[in-house]
Amino acid sequence: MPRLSRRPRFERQLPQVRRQALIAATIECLKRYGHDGLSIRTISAQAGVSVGLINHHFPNKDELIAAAYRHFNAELIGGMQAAVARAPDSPRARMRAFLEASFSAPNLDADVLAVWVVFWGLYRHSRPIQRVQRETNHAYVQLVHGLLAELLQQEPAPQAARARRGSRPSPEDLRLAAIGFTALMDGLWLAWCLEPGIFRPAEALALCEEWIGSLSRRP
Amino acid sequence: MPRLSRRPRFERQLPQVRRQALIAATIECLKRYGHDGLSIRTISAQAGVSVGLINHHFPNKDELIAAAYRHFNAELIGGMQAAVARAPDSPRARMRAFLEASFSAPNLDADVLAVWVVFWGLYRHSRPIQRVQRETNHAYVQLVHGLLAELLQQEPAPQAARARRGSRPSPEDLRLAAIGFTALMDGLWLAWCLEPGIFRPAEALALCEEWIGSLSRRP
DNA sequence: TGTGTTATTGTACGATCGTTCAACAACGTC
DNA sequence: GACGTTGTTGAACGATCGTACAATAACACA
Repeated sequence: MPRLSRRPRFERQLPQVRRQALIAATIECLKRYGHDGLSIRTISAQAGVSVGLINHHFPNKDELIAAAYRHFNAELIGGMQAAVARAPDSPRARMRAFLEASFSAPNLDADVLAVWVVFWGLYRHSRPIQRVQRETNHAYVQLVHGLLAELLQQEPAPQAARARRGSRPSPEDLRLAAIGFTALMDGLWLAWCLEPGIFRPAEALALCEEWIGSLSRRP
Repeated sequence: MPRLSRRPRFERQLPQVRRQALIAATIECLKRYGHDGLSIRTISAQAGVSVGLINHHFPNKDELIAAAYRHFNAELIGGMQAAVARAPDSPRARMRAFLEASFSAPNLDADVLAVWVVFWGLYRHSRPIQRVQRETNHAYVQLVHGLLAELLQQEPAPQAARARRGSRPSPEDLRLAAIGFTALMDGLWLAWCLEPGIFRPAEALALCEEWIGSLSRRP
């Protein structure tokens, strides 16, 4: 029996294209329904495909979720690196660009936090998620550490502090500074996403810069 | 047909006792299996009771989870309040007791983080969880804010800073200080739970106290 | 010792889960 | 226009989910 309609019932896509669409649908479902959104039927409905297609492009559900986690991580880190690359070529400007990117859209978003939180909840019991985390986290740590290092080593510090001791912080100081700085940033980001009304993004940015400044003022 | 064994097949418990046992089993399952541990059968097995008992003591699964969340919150806040109450009666000692409680067992624990993360993941889509959060969070915020306020208002600040301006920070300064302080603390706690090898709890404590100290040194 | 209350059991039900797989059909190639 | 490749469909499977409910039995009390 011949088909009456001209319209094909579905469109074939290159595997690479379809995989990206499924990953995007997964993240969208996470934003909308949280952990409960991570079902094959919910995701395939969101992507507008049949239930069977996911297992054609991914070996199983866990690998799809891990791929979504990788994409999510890559987007974040890529955006940060791009923001820093666009900034004027001074340590201070680069750090400011990084902070501005951290405390503005698309990163500063309750939806984004909701997605992160579900991924974190899976981390302990999903090998694929652990693998992705191990592979992607390094670039972010490197970026933050580098920004902080160049800022603390090159910035013209207040004369008093500069005169009091050597101009370069010890590696030990730098390590603790990086730990405290990332903690403050992550904490502020988290707090804003949980309750956006409490403070303005600009205030978070100011707190971070002030903290960096206080590193040079230490007794 | 008479029973042959003397041992009763089960022990009746007061509803209040059984409810507590079910709540404890829920948290234990969360620690062991993450979000997947939140199934009626897993929890009832952990508690050593039949599947039907949960719905005798709780109207449904969501309410059991919310009760577990309430218990988890109350334990944390209660422990903090007790630690502060045990401390010598000086703002500095009270703050130190609070920080020591924050950065030691039982709070500083990857298991504890794993439980928190699952609860956070449920927050957006579970009314009962939202209700508990609204009811319990206030006490914690009050505690932190109070500790910081008495410390910044009463502590004998370095003479230089004290001489430069009035001794009491403005309410606006206090507000931002509390935001930054809790963010730093939460961020450090999070970072340690994720990768305990990176720094020692004492270093986190020192970073927090140093940050507080820097509040008095601001230009 | 008998009786009433109710905490507890365990089966059953319908829904939904992840995955499999045979059949179908879109589309590049000849 | 016929053919081959393969992206895609959708029914089916067994497992597990949360909940309901009638039957059971533990224990307090008369």
